[in-house]
Amino acid sequence: MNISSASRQSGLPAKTIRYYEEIGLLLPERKHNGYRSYDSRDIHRLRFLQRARGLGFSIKECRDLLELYDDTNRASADVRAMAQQRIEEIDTKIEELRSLRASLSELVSACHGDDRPDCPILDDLAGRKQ
Amino acid sequence: MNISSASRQSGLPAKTIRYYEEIGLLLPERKHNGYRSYDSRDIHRLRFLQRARGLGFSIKECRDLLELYDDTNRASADVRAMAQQRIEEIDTKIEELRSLRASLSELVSACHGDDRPDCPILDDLAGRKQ
DNA sequence: TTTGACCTTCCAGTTACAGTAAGGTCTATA
DNA sequence: TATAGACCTTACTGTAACTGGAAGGTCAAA
Repeated sequence: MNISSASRQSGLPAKTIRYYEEIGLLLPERKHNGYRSYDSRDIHRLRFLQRARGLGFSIKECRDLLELYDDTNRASADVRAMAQQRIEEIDTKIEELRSLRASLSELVSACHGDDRPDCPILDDLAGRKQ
Repeated sequence: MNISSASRQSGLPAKTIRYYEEIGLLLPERKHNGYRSYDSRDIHRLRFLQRARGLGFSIKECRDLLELYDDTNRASADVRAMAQQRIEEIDTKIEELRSLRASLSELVSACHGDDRPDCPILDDLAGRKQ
């Protein structure tokens, strides 16, 4: 299977697939003409990567997950711990965004938003007292 | 004022301050010895940048905001619109993270998390049916 | 005078790709 | 058989917003 088929089947752009190969996440065979050739195992790995990346795991984490995936003796606790950690990172990020949103929202409601030149948002950004 | 004082007063690393200069966000004077010299106007701009970046505005947006800040004839509606847009982006991002979290949370609760090798999280990532 | 804290510029590295160029290969049709 | 067009290859550059490090100049105090 050529790279464009692999792309369709995995949902990853061909560019991304080549990149994943370059950084050693998979090693597809080559045909006589130099074209990459993907088998069903490769497609599985690519789908795996597509999903894991979609869930926000970094490339490094994906590498670790693939290693666990390849290791038939792994403990499921290891994987669970990584997922749990991701959840905590997400919670932190959500909290940061909420707080950010609150600040911006406050600024927006203080702003009359017309064509007068005075602007409480810029004033606040400049650190002036109100 | 030297760059290290400017750093302390603005809360930005010296490296970042030099970078902001390189991309044209401010142009401090130079002393006879080549050292950068920051006046209170520079410090204002740096604080402005520190806050705006902290609120998640991109460098490009910061550049626009600074332009509006410098323009005494601007309409406050312009600034308000930018802040409003930022809020919408934040809302979208929060929603994405929530959905992500839900998926991960589901996976974690399906996982027994002991030292057995079978792992529903990896199974799901690999796209197997349950 | 020398030490150590500053300062300078320049270059490379980071993350996870995307864009583009130059050129080889395959397949179907005229 | 020629050729058009779709597909493939590598290699290089660019992205955002910095961060780290090397090599070397400057300054103030002991």
